[in-house]
Amino acid sequence: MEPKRAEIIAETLEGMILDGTFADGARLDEVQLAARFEVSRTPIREAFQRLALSGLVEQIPRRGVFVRQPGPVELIEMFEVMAGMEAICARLAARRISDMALEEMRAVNAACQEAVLAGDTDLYYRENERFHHMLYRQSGNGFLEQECLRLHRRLKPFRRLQLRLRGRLRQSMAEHEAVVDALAAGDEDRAAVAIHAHVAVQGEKFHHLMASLKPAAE
Amino acid sequence: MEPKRAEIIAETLEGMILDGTFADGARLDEVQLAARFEVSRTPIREAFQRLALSGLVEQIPRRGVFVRQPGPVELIEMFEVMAGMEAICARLAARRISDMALEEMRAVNAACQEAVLAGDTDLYYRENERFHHMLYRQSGNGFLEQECLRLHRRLKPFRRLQLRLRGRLRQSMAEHEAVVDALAAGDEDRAAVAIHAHVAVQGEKFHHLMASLKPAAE
DNA sequence: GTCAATCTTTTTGTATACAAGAAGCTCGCC
DNA sequence: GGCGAGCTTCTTGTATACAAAAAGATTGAC
Repeated sequence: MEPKRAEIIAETLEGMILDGTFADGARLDEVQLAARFEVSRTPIREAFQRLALSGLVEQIPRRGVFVRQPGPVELIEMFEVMAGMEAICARLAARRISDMALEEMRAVNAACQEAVLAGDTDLYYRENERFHHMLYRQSGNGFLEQECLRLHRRLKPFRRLQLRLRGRLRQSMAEHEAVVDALAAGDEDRAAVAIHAHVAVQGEKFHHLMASLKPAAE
Repeated sequence: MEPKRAEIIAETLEGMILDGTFADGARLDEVQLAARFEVSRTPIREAFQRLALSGLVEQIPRRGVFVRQPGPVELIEMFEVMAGMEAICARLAARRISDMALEEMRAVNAACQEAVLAGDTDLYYRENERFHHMLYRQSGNGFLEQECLRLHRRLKPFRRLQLRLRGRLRQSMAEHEAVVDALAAGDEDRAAVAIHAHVAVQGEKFHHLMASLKPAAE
C-alpha cells in the first residue's frame, strides 16, 4: 500500500462526483460506500474530508455529506477566477519565459493543431492541458502554479464537455497561438488579455451549452 | 457540541502553527496532542488532514505530520498571488461597486486613519482587514471572494508582523485611499495597479524584515 | 382525521483495539 | 573496532465498538 487507501478512495469518489455518477444534492452514505470499497468507515470519512475541503461535497454536521455541483453562476465565477489567475501567469511568464520554453510551447501547439486536423478530441484535450500547465510553470511562481493546477483540475469536467462544441477546437487553437506570440514579444498586457479571453470564453460557452440543454429544467 | 471537536482542534492547531508555537519542521505527535486536548486520536487525525489540505503541515505516509512554514521565497510568491487576486477583485469592483459600498469603504478608511493617529495597531489591523474583505465582496464574484479570504487568512500572521515597521501604517493608509479613488472613478486599471502594489509591497517588506532579523541563520 | 409528542431507528462523531510498517537498537560477524 | 542483519519498539493506518443526535414512525389526544 503505497498511497493510503483513503487517498485512493478520495480520488475515486472525486472522479465519480465529477463524471456525474452522483447527482447534485445526493447524500453519500458512509456504510454503503464502506461496503462498496470493502473498507471500514474510517478511510471513507477521511476521503469525505478531502472532498469537503476541495468543495466537491458539503459536510453538514450530524447530517452527512452531500455532493455539491456548482450551479451555472458559480461555474461562470470559477472560470472568471481561472481566467484571472492564468492572466497573472501570463504577465509573469511574459517577463521570465526562456526561448527554450517558448519553443516547447510552440511544439505543444503544433501537436494541438495535428489533433484538430485528425479530429482527435482526446489528444487535443491532453495537449491543451499541457499548454496550460506549461504556462503555469513559466510564471516562475511555484505557489501560483499549484493554485492554478488546483483550480484547473476542479474545472476539468466542465472544460471537457464544452470541447464538443462545433468549431471550438480550431478557435481555441488560434487563441493559444495569440498567447504564445504575445509571450514571445514579451508583451505582458497582450498575453494577459489573450489568455483571459481564452479561458473566460469557456465559462460563457459552457453557460450557453447548459442553457440549451436544459430548456426549462427546475 | 455545535462544531465538531475536530474543527475546534484544527483551528487551535492552525493558530498555534501560525503564531510560531511549533517550529518549522517540528513533528506533531498524535498521542501527545490527544492527551493535551483530552480527546482520542481520531479528532486529532481529522484536524491534521485539514491542516495538510491548507498546506500548513506536510503529511508523510507512515512517518507523521510536520509543520511546514513557508520560506522567504514561498512567502514572496504567496504575496504576489494575493496581489494578483486582489487586483482581479479591484478590476471587477471598479465596474460593479455601488455608491453605498464606496461610502462604506471610505468610512472604513477613516477608521483606519483614526487608528493610525491613535497609534492603535490592533484597531488598524482590524479595519485594514475589513477594507480588504469589502474589496473581495465588491468583486461581485462569490467564488473569488472565498478564494481571496482563504489566502488572506493564510497570510495573516505575516501581514501582522510587518505592520510594526515604522511608517508602514501611514503609507498603507495612503495606498488604500488611492484604491478607493480609482474605484470611485471606475478606473479599473488604476485600481488594479494600486491594490497590486499595496499588497505586493507587503511581501517585499516582509522579506526585508526577515533578512534583517536573521543576519546569518541557516 | 389531523396534529403533536414520544419512542425507535438510523447515522454520525468519538473512543478504543488491532495490525502493519518504519526507526532505533542490540548482537553478531568480519 | 566498524558494519550489518535481525529484533524491539514506537507510530501510523484501519477496523470495530460505543455514544449522542437527528430523522422517521407510531401512538395518543383533540
